[in-house]
Amino acid sequence: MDTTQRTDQQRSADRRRRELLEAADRVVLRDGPGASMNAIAAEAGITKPILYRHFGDKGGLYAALAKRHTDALLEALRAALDAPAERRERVESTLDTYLAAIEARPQVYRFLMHPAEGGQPGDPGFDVGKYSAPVLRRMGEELAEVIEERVDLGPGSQQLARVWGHGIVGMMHAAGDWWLGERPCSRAELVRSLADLLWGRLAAAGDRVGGPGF
Amino acid sequence: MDTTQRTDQQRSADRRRRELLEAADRVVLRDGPGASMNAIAAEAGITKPILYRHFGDKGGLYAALAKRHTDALLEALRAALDAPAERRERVESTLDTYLAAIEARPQVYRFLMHPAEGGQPGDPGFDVGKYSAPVLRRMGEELAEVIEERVDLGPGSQQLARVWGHGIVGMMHAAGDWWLGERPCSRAELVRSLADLLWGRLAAAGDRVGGPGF
DNA sequence: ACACTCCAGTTACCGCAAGTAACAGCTTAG
DNA sequence: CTAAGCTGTTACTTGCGGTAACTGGAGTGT
Repeated sequence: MDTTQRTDQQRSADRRRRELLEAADRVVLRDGPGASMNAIAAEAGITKPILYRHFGDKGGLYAALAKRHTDALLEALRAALDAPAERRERVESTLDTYLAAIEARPQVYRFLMHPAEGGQPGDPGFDVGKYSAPVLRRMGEELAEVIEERVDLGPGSQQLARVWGHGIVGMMHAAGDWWLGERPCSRAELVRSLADLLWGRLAAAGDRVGGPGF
Repeated sequence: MDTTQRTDQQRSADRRRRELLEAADRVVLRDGPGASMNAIAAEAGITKPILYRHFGDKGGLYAALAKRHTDALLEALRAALDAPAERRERVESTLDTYLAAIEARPQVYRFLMHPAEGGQPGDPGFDVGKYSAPVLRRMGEELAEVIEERVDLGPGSQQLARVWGHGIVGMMHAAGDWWLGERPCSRAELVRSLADLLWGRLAAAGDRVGGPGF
């Protein structure tokens, strides 16, 4: 008896929560990450305290929002990562998936990674520093697991895989961030360049001779 | 006439500026990056408006502070990068320099990269998103220059070097960040692992057979 | 039918930090 | 002696995050 009631209530609460998140999403994507709680509440057609009842504080709202997008991204990445293909191909397709995602929805990306970018001066925006790191961490751990699971690294493989997981994710992230800002080349070229880096082309390349200053 | 006067004034203004930056540094390192302008002013023995006269706004103060540390770090990295040694050795020593720096002064590091970490909830902290990216960008560009200058990459070398510069910096940064948080291994091991990654060990490793689920 | 309890929702407020205006003293030039 | 031009102050505004306390309506027990 109470259970069904509670379920009903919880259902409606969950629906509400989803609506609120979607409203927040819209506002954040429109106004940039500096969107105020008031603005988000207004977009949802309600007022601040309700947001606080649902999400505790601004961090909670942000975390929920970030989780949505992060989960979606991670799912896409997992698909590319787990494909039954040669390793280089998997690596390239994972890189490409990530870059395609940030290319397709740069607003979302900037919100997740560089939250305080669109606001007016003095606009603190979300305390995203606390949440953007977890996004990258999750990706790094995930990648580490896949590496450890599928690549034979000999002794100490677990630690090595984790280092590599986080390192590769960071490489992808930083290169993608730079690329998104400057667009110096096509996505495919970027993917190839990064894969080449991971494939040891740096080690294989020769020293340059007769450079300037020598 | 006016010039000498101006020079004098500018000199004293510069000294003042440096004092203020040092005070800000102390406060930020003590109270975390959520330090308020009031607190910084108090530490410097003055009041807010003076800070604003010198730095315009909080972002200006932060930028100046970040520049100090970034310049110092970049100088150290340049030394390692320009050393007359084998490439692998240079890479390892650069990685180690960076990691040693963030290990020695994690507060500074966290301030530069994850500013909103130490504050109370609701404490907006510096809008560091706007400044931490430039730090990494500068490192990436710098590294790209060195790569382009010293490594023979064939056609398209300039773009490739830039991709790699930003990618490697991102790898270093993300791995360092994770490592600083969890300390899963010694610095030397981390350096070795990352260098191994850059040296193509990922490509060279064999597929793992008989993993779980297969 | 009536009181009682929930609960979404509201208004009105607090605290606090960024940033600014207006004023006060000191030093120096004319 | 006065007029700039400093550095420094106090006291304020604005705007955000967050909360307390009230309001109105939907279901429920008697």
